Amino acid sequence: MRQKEKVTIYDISKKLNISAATVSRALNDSDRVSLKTKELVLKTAKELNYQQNALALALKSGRTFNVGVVVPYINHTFFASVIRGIEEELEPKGYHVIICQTHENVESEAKQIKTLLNTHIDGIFISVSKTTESVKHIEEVRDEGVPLIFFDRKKDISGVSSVTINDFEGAYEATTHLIQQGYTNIAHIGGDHKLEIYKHRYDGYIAALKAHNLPVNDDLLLQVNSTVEAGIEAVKFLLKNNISFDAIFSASDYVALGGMRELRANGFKIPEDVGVVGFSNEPFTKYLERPLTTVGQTPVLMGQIAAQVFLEQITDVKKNFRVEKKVVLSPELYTRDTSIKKGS
Amino acid sequence: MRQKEKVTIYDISKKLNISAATVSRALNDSDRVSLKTKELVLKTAKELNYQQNALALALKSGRTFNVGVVVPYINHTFFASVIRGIEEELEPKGYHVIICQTHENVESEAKQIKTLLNTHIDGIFISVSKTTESVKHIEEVRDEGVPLIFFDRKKDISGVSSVTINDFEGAYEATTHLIQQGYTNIAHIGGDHKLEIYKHRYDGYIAALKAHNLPVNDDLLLQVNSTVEAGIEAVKFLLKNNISFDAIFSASDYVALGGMRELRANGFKIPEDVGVVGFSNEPFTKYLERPLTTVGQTPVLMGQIAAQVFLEQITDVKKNFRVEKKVVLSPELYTRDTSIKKGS
DNA sequence: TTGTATGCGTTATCAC
DNA sequence: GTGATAACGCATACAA
Repeated sequence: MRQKEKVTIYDISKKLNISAATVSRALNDSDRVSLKTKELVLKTAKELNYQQNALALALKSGRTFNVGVVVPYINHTFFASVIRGIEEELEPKGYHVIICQTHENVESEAKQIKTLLNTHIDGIFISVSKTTESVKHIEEVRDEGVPLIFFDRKKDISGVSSVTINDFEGAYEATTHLIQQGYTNIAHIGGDHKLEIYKHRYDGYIAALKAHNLPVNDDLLLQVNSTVEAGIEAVKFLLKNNISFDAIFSASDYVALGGMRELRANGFKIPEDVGVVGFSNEPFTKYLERPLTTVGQTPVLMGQIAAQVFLEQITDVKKNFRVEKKVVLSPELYTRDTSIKKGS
Repeated sequence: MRQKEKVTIYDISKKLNISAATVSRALNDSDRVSLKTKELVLKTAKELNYQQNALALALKSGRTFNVGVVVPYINHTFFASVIRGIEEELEPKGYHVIICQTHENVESEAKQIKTLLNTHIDGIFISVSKTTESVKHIEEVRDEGVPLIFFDRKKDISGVSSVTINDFEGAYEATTHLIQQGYTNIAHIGGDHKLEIYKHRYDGYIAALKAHNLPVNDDLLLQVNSTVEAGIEAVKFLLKNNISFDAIFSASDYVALGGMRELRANGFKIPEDVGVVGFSNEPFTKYLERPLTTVGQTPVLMGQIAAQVFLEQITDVKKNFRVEKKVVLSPELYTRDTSIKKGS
């Protein structure tokens, strides 16, 4: 039951009475080794069940074939799906994914990045936390020459690539859809504008209103956290203050869900009295008794593309130049029950 | 923008005109070094922004402070939450978590484990795939002396610890709850018995019926995959064959959801005509317009405990003995709307 | 208390 | 084509 002996290239070299260097060359398919010894080495390597020691290789080469992914929470479907996309793309290439969560906390984020750098990861994928304002800890990654890719929640740092979705477009489409369904008094319950994504969703909402000659009413603009409870509170607030509205475009599915609860509790019918559109296409949205219209972000695809950008980047680094690549994915509107005005 | 020079203990030793060995000792707080030089070393280490090279340490010590987690899918809430629990417990101790998903595929599982072992992880946490029958690849982990911990979906392998929930108890309680609500003709839509968890849930259901002197009707026993679609099909099957039932205990929330859809589509009222209980307490269950009664598995706690078992195990290994620890957590029944018979 | 030498497993740079 | 040797950065047995 004790540790099995690890077989090294020396074991092979001894058995074959050749040098370890030759074994190494044979294993790496160098052309400076005879076909005969190459075959011999490969054969005995298999016999002895030789496994290359990744650690020694990493120490020597500086590459670990590990990448780090830093997200606010790993058990949020969106982030878990992005990670899955990254993993699917990178695993066939021999990479491992190390995940870190920040709990929306900058200090934690900085610490995670530091230890990741110390572990000599080959690259970092990050979706910044809500509280991240200073980006010193992120710039350090770039300055150390470690490939860095933002996804979804990015910061503007020169020389860093990113993969995001077009939040403006998503919001614009969602709002336009509500307008086309006949809703004219649309509230927007968004998130903190410190995060670009929420700012862009807000902008898209405003642009859609203006494009359709609808007035912008400040009373209909709220910024809340992305939780069911916040959604309940937001609608309570609107109702309490007698602010009239016939639709809600929410920047979060959770908020939309909470909002719908509160609306129903107050006798409003959805979508007859109030239309509702969320954002993210969280899995639960389509399972609701009255499925929620929402904007999908193709998170798995986002992860896959982020991984591809990373792979391009490491070959670029070898060529000694750095490109800043900004990929913007198109969101997709899932039109479901909560926004279809009957008879329209 | 190029790679920053990494500072090593040699840089410190040169600057201080002492040997690298002394620096190493000072950094490791050895008592075989004078307080004066210790302070000096620590000071210059900070000045030079010295970072220990984890790779070299790993090569030397054999410990990487990385652990692997192998799950069927990382973007399933249950598994993501377990991972989060593991991560929360291990991160403060300096460990990193490497995640791998098998997509319910044994071959993939074997491959993932193999590469994990090759990366010299310090331990492996695993929830086996649905298709895992032979456990050779898992026994190899144990045989290599790498700490191994099963969680949720385990296999019986001697010398391996596990953290699971008491599925029998969860199913027993769920079924008993339905009986107490007045349902007497309870169908059980379960999963493949190759996975212990589904077998145990089945056993718990049967035991509850017998304990309350209710007959076991084979027509009411189905085994399906854990998807919404499978739930729809299952109920369709029951209805088509005129098999009467007044409640469903499902081993999966997804199946329960699909089942409810189909029931409503056929004019059945829930919970008046048919009571429904699911399993897992997936996040969406409580957001449904009519929240679903379900059995919660405390996944975060499961992860935390698995991590604790791991930590115990590595200290045990040092002491040169191995304990097999089986932790069984108690599930929790979340009684919600779908199983409360009106007026009872 | 400190320094020297060696090894962890590999690969790259020399020689031959 | 092949072999000897150094180096990656660290920790430790042994000397001093």
